[in-house]
Amino acid sequence: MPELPEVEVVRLGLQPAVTGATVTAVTVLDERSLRRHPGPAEDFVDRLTGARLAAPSRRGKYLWLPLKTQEIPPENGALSPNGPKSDGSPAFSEAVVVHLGMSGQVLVRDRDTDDRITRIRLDLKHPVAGQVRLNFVDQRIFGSMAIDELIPDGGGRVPRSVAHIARDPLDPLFDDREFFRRLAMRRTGIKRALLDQTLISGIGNIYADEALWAARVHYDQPTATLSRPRAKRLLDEVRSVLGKALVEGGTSFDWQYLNVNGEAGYFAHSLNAYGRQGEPCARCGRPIVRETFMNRGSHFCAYCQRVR
DNA sequence: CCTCACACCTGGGTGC
DNA sequence: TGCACCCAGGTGTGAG
Repeated sequence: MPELPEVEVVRLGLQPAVTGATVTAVTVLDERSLRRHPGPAEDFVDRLTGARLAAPSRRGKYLWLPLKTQEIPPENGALSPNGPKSDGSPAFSEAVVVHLGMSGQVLVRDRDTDDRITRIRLDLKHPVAGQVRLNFVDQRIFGSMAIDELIPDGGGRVPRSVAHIARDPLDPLFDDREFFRRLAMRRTGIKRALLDQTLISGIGNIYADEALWAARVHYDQPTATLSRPRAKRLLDEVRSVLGKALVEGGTSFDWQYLNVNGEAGYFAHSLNAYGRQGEPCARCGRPIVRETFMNRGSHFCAYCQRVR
């Protein structure tokens, strides 16, 4: 379900509860949610239990919590508590990578609180928040948790499994010109390109349809024929729709997208195309059409959005 | 290298 | 009630 705004809402919600917390217990209720973890469930549990968590990061729809394995406290008068471990490996060289897939949620709960369809449970002890529980809930199990190595990337560090993901358009280091250049090189339709996370990340089916509607671009407009001004306009609309959705707390149609506190976002009220088939276009009044494209729905105004 | 179809999954809603 | 069928916000993989 979740696209960039929803994942960012989760990241913001996790921040106060996990930053500086120590993992006291890990319970894997369904090993399929560890599909992307390189190793058995016991390995995931062992490496995570006792680890200390740093502030959550995100790229596109991927979220990760850097972790530092619990050190054996040195003799009295410890030196550099935040320095490298005694074996010389840097602190926070690994992270728990979370991807919500189509239906994942991370719920921050009081200790002992359970949720339906919880696949993985992390019990934490936070210096301020006290005992908290993170329930990773995922109906369809397209999401996952995994421990992965952090590798250098553009001045920062990202999990190895996330390195192929492009920066998202809200990232200050997103390179507009490079995006336009690569877009023009493609031999495909614009919606396919917007959904390609190695070209631009964070956009999914809802926000692709919304941005295309706002920019009056047909979903199958060949990228190579999209003029630079239209491409710029489209990127502006992508940023606009993602930004507005983030402020509104994301798009919630049902219980499947909720923030870490179990609350819904409000952006569903602001949708102009997605899920509005048969309803009038907010610009021209003609009905919004739904077509199957890439095994999913594409919603657009057949009058305002034409290939040209 | 690029592009695209497909597999991977569960459960909620709808219509008969 | 039961049941078949359709729908769902994503991504890695491998064929061409």
